[in-house]
Amino acid sequence: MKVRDVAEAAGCSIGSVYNEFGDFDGLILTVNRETVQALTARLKAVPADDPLRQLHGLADAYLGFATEHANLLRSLFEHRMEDDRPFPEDILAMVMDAFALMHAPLVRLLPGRDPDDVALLSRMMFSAVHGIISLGLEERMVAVPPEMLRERLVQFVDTHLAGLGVTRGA
Amino acid sequence: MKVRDVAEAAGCSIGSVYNEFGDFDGLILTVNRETVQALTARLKAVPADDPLRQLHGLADAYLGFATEHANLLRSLFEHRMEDDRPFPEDILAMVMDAFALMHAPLVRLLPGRDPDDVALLSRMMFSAVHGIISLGLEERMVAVPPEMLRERLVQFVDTHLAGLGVTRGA
DNA sequence: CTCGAAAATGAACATTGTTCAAGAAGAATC
DNA sequence: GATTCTTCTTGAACAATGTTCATTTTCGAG
Repeated sequence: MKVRDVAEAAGCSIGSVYNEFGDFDGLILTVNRETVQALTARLKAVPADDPLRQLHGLADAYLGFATEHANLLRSLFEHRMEDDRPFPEDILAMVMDAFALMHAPLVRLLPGRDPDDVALLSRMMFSAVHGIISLGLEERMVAVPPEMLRERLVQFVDTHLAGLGVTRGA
Repeated sequence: MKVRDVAEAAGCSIGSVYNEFGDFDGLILTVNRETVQALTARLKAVPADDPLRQLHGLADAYLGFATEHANLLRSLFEHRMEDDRPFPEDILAMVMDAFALMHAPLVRLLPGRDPDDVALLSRMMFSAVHGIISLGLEERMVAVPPEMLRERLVQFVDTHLAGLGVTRGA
């Protein structure tokens, strides 16, 4: 993305882009905000009736979004702020909202466990799924091939839940 | 990294940097090659006696390397080639060599399984561990806090192996 | 010492984020 | 409607950085 391209696409001058977004970071962050909102909307559309099916659905929805908007997700996760400025709080809050959707079903599946432990577990599972998907879609390095990602994500979630003592269909 | 900084650090002219590395991509890729080699050396130092302990050791070694050289690993995994040129084969081969170190113990732990299945499983576990570590060290988004990464990685490997039917100590 | 090939040089160029003085547009007052 | 003040918009100019290439330097062969 280039400032000049944005200006031309918007039919205004370069300076107006700066008036609107402040600087390049502001431009990127605006895009990232929309990305989080679009992702959240997609995750919210996953049925929440059965926690296990919900987890599968969330992983699949995340995969779908990552497949269709690979560059947007990369921008969201890989962009570093200029001059070591802190990452905007409001985006962090939005991401946490989206993440709550993935946390909830795990809480239901692990009722006996310490809540702090479940919180860390869900963070870990999200990071793991994110890693599997993002590396897989890169199609380089040691990744799961994209055409197998979908079925393998189901397997991953099932295997990990089994390791946590959740028996299928329970 | 800037071409001018490299030239100054090497005590030569800008043009000489181009004579040596071709272009900016060539410069980055040279660094990435050294990164893979350093990582491989570190992973090879992990004892291979017990497969379970080896897996834990490999995850821990990866975490250590990622902690000490976060920027190098990011360059290796996030750098995109200019003009959609293909990723260099020799780096891919070096990464595969490093990956073989992680694949081997999984094969020993899952002797009955289909080799293709184990190959995909190990790719998935690597991608998962990579995701947990890279997001965790970013310290933003939904990540496992860095100070907990070490113990949580042990838990992750154990949990996933348990889900695969590997009983501890067997 | 001379010549030619090879290597090194850095000025100049292209791209891109950024600034800001000048101008245009609009709002407020008379 | 005219004047003045405020706000917004503009794009030329600047800074940083990757890239090129004619020129210069180096250096070995004859």
